Amino acid sequence: MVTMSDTSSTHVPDTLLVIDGHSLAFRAFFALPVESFTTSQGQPTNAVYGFLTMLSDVITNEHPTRLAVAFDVKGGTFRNDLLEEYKGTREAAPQELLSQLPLIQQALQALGVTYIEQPGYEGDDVIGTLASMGQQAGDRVLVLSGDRDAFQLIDDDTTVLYPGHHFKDLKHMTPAAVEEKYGVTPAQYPDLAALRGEKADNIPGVPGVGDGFAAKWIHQYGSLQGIIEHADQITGKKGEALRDNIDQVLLNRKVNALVRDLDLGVSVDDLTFGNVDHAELSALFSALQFGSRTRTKILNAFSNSTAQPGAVDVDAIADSDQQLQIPVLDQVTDAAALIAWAEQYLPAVTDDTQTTNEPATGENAAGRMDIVTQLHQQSNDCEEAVNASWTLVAVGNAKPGASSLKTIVLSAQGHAVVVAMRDTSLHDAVQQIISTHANTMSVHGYKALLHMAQSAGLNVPIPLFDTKLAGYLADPDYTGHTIDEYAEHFLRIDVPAVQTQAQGTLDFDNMDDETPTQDDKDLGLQAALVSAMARHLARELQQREQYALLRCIELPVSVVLYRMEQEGAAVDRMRLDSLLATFAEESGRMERMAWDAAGSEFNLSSPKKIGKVLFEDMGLTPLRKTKSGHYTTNAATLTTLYANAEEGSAAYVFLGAILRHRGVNKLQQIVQTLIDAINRTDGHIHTTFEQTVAATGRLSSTDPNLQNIPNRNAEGRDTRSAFIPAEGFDALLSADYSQVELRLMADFSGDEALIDAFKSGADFHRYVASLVYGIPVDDISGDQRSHVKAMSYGLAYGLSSYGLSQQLGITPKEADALKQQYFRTFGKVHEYLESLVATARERGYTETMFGRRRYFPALRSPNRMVREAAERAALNAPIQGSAADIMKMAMIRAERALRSQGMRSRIVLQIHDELVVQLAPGEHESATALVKDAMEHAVQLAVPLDVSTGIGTDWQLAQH
DNA sequence: CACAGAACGTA
DNA sequence: CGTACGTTCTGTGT
Repeated sequence: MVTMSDTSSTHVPDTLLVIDGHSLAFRAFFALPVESFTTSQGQPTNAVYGFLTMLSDVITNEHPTRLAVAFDVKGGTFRNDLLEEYKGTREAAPQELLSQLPLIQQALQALGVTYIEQPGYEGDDVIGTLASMGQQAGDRVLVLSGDRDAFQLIDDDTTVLYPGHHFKDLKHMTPAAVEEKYGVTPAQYPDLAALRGEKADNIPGVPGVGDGFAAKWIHQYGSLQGIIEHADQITGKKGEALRDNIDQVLLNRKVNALVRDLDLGVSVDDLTFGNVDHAELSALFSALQFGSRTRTKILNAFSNSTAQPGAVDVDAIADSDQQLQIPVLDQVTDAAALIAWAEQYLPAVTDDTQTTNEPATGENAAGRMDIVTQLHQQSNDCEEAVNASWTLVAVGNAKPGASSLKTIVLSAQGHAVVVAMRDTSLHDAVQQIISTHANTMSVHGYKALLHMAQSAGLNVPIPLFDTKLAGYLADPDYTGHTIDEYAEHFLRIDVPAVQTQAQGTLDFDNMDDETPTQDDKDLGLQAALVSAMARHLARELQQREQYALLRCIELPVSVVLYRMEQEGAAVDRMRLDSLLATFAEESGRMERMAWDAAGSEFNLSSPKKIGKVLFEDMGLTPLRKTKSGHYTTNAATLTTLYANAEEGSAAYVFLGAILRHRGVNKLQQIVQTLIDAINRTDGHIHTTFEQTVAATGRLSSTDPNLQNIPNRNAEGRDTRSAFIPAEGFDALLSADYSQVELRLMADFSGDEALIDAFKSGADFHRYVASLVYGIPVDDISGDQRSHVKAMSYGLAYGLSSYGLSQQLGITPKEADALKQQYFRTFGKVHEYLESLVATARERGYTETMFGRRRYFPALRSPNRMVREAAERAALNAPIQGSAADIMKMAMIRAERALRSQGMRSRIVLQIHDELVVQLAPGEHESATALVKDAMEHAVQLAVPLDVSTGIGTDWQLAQH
């Protein structure tokens, strides 16, 4: 390690590295393909990546002790005043590059690097000044720049690092190198450049004069001044051209002279670096979706080159982030051999590597701080434990109710075994290994593994680590589908390339045996990828204090979800059939009615054709268009048209029929989907709850989606009557949180008025309305209540006055007045919501009450629409996300309570703020009390968490 | 056969 | 011109 020099007595000369920020970013941007460097949110990162890795390379190779980066400032420089067309042909930097400059500056800030912008001057002038400062201080000076004007700075102690044809190849431009290439000294270089011109900067030189002739003249006459004095002696076309362009050349010379004596307000002693803000840097790297190698490379460069007081030694971190290790495939033919293999390679079983998965247990309500503290305490040593973990990969079908297990791979310490599960002779050995070693096991997608294992009769306890869940916590906006995709995203590796490379190495270690199949090799690689991701993500989670979120929330809730999916939801087939018949009949009637009115038979499901009939055939005036330019024919538009149509007219009948058809057809389709999803074996519907899809932390439901069963009107709600308790159960319980998100806002903001509103126990919206309008509760009209209610619910979405006015059918002015009055009444709520966005903009991410993060790079977008959309999402994320965290905690608590009390009642469905539980006979009251308590006391807030419950023989009847 | 867009269901 | 999802359908392009 190089120690920082003591400024009072320098023995070893310092090395000052000066960087031309814009030119380096520019070169990086055009050198690296933007397609390969873009985050999932669409933020290009190629320039950031190129810049930082180049900087790291230079630091590693050159060991500078001082460092500064110069940037151009927006707006003209003094050169524009001199030369109007200066840089005129240089294309305006593309947006994809411009958007990266702030990111580069953020990274430099986090890395503790000084960067300088000087209004009115170019980065070049700052560089010239810095170089002079370094020279005067006796430093060795390195200038990293893609601009040849920098060559004039070169002397015996000053070298320009200039990117060659390949961005990565830096040429060391010393006095000798300049003379060799151009035939002039560095001091003469500006004269040469003035004669030749600079095409990239749109600076014309003398036509027909290139480096060669320019150098020849400089030699002959000593300098540009000498050439001009003897211009009439130069013969031929070139001499003539020179005489015609003397003014231009002199101007060029004036422009390409670097200013070297700016007042930058810093001294070279200030240009230390390496005081890395690891939290900031880590957040930024995550936002940029940089992989482990990149991070390690950059961190290493900065940690090894300096020894700043307080700088963190990142060697340990870097070491733990090992490179991908391709395992050797071992052949195991019998159970004894498999057990022996496990004993040899799997980590020894210990009691203390496994942290508990009990989030805030206890009879009395645990305070939120207690839980958070507890969560964080459990983060200790996760990295170490995961580094010593082994990996299990399963291949098969994870569809609930139709699962199967084909193959499993066990891998540890550079070895792997592939076990085909078709052969059942190894089952017991596999079970034994999993049972004893689960607490040191890493997997990718525990819930899916549970489904597959279940089909083979295997029991898999909660593993130490899950890379799918961890990846979701690290970057919830990323949605990959395969292990390969996850690895490419999080490790920034090229899996096909690794695969090719692995072909030769992935072999059975015993050469006497048969060679491994391609499948075996692929599986060995899969295990290696999971293992590498586990190490990488464990470090990531530990740094962000999110490890407990994985262990205490996501992993335990995986088990609950697995059981819900495995059990499925029982349905009344007859009821579904009858609903389908009713909806189909009505749908058909409406279709004929619409066709009659239109005078032609066409596909009513085609908005295009509806638009044609309405706005072309019938001559109605379109109210609005979709963004792709088609007629809007959605329900809101058609309803307005319907209201304005003449009663009894063809258009009126047509619109009425279409609207009715749309509604009933949708219901028919939903019922049909449900019928198709009924499992042949048990008659239940097995949805899959996606645990890593919704960016806020919510679950989603697919195949089929049971979280969007109609509920808004009576007709749709009938669909819910088809959901019934399974055999052996005699009722369903529906338990839902009332106004969780609003209650969270009350707690987070600390707004006394809103807190009191919840504590009052009165009709909440009526109570709030009385505060907003300043009139007694009893005098609140229905309109007033519903307006305030809409406002309250719109809060967490960043609702605009316009949106509110649309929803309530009032003028935007009235809506705005309501909004103003609302925020006057609940001032702290307003402040809180604004602070959410402000903090997100500052830190780059939002956080839920349990530390679940979501990154919002778009908050810095120059595009207003994009930026404002990000602001609304950033406002909503911590609120929706905290509600999701709470529900997950509640599910874990409820499931555990039911089991520990020996009850048979079980959770069947989760619909964001509602749990549906099937109740066993005799457990109605007791199970309801347990579930309600688990939900109400999942966390302690400043306001009570209110849960309303209802019991019935079907889902519709259970609703209250 | 894959994809985007429109529409609409939920919290 | 309000957040977060999933599914179905059409129409278009391969």
